[in-house]
Amino acid sequence: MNIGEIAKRAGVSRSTVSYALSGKRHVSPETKARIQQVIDELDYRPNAAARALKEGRTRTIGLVIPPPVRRLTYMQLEFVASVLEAASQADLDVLLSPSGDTHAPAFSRLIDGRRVDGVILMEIRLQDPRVDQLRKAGMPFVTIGHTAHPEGVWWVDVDYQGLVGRCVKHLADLGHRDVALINRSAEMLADGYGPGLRAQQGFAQAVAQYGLTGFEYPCADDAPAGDACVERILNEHPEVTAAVTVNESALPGFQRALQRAGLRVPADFSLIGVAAQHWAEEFQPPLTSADVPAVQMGAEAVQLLTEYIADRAAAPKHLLLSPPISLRDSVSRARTLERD
Amino acid sequence: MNIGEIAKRAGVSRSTVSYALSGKRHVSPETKARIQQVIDELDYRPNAAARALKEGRTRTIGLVIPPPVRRLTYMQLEFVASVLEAASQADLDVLLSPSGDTHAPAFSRLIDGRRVDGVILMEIRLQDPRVDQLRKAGMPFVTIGHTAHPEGVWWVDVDYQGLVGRCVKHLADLGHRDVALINRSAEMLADGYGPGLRAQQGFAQAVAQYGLTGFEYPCADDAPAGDACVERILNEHPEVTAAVTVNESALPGFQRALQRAGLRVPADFSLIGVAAQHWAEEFQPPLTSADVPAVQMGAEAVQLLTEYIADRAAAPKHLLLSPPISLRDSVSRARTLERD
DNA sequence: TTGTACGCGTTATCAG
DNA sequence: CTGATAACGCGTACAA
Repeated sequence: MNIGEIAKRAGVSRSTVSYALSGKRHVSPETKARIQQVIDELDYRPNAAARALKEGRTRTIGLVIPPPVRRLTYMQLEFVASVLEAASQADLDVLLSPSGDTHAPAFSRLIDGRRVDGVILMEIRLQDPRVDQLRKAGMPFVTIGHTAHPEGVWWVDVDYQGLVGRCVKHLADLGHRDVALINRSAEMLADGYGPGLRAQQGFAQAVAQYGLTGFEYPCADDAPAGDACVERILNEHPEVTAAVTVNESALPGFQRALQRAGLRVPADFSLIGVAAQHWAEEFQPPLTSADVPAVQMGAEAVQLLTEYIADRAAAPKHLLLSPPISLRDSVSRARTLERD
Repeated sequence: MNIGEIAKRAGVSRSTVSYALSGKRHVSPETKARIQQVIDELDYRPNAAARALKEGRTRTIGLVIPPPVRRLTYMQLEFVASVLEAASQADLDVLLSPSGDTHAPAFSRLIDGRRVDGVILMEIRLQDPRVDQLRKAGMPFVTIGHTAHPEGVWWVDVDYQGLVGRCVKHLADLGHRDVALINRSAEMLADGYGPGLRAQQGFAQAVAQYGLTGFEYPCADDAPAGDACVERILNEHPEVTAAVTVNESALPGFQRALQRAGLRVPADFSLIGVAAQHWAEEFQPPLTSADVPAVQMGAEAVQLLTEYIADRAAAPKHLLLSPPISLRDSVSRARTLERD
């Protein structure tokens, strides 16, 4: 079912059909109606490939997600969902592409084959070769997270450094002196994963600023790792009375380990962090946390990318989100009595 | 960077470049090498739209996921991941499209705009309008789950009916007399969601066959619902000693509710079900369950779709998977003593 | 309102 | 047997 067929049946030329659809030139109401009727009858829709070829754009954006997908955190899943939602609203399709060494061909297809008009890149590293590849290919892109040199790049990020700092401050205000940071995995940190490294910095700075003693614990993104991590903290530093976590996927594990150790939250141990609202509310007791606005981030990323695609010469825009800390029930004053 | 540019720089014609790349005709090694050199230099890749237009296929498949995406179960997430993986291996791209009323335009674009060569449809209903739309458009598709009339349709599914039956049998063998089925949500069942309805049937049949008393409980896909559901079971039917669950997302809630009620698994209450391996192993104690082979399903779905696309006249194939029940630690003999 | 050139890769056909 | 020419797929937009 192509435009020629529609034109023939409506008794007009192909260009008239095209104009009737796009509205870029006036077409008499009668012919327009006749055309529309034929179109409805045959369920005609312009061939995406032909249109893309002519217009030079695909009306599709690429979303590059971290591998392996099945370890996507809830936050990331929410983000993917909101990108899908926002793209759909803007009549854009989304080509989902896993990143990673084994998927390099897929990434190159996306970029060099011009299958998409722009790309949203998740889980960026401080040094990221994909950024260079995208730049070189002249493909518009927005990164989630920012590289070590974010100038000239469009990005959206969460201010992990500031948020972790505020979490530490909150604990300090409540009298905690020995606190732990439960970070993302050691591998990710070694790999130059921004949020992890910035959480590290924010923690170190705040601990120093408020005169606390801080211990950092990297932790893999799953419940068993969270369990083991809390176990280690309690063993190695029993003086720790509170922890800041940026690892939402490990939360169920914390719960188990604390429970097993007979520690109640928050009476015996306070927990605060950065997490998707869902996880924070699911935790028992509900977790005091800065709720990462994943849904907003997805929408903003699509918005930024759309702007960039529309005007490639536009000045890069950034967005550093710093959601407020929602006070729930997982933090209390330190057990000062027991320490005197 | 188009093929003409490459041809010019290599001093040959466009067709020679094309033949050198596709290998559909012999090209002398020297010219081939020269062409390859220019290509490498400029990172040339054929424009996907032009190729799609000419070849009549996009080398892209559509994956239609259930909305809202953020409620994707772990099983579904695993499935998406494996589709991505399998497609990537077959040099296919994946266009992710949310289904649902608000996303109808996106679905139509996919189908009528011929943006994809074929579609994988997740979370199919017994009566599903999308299946009709795909059929009418002549678009190859594979469904995950099967409709009430699955003849002539390509599909991959898990034998929920048989699996639930086997779970019940296992409980019956261990002396349980009063058992519950924790199903998916009432809305999904009302909507004609196949797995839920087939679980229902399998449960009813098996309960009758083994002379047990069965109670069915629909339950939304999240932890709080699971918590509430167990609460209800214990209240309304304290005689129940075991439950079969097909609702993995509610598992964490079961755990909480059972714990709160002071019931230990499996000593006081047995739990068995159908779930992703990940959830089964994460449960405490590890859940005896039929592990849904989501990864295999994704690979099979892509394989089937590829076959279908390659030969549209081929006889439809189906795959009804029936994974074995993995014995873990959540089931024990019924507490017969207390009942006498 | 219509005719037509264009975007770009593929392949049938023709020339060497 | 190698290389070049040209038509084609389909929607868009300029010129007529």
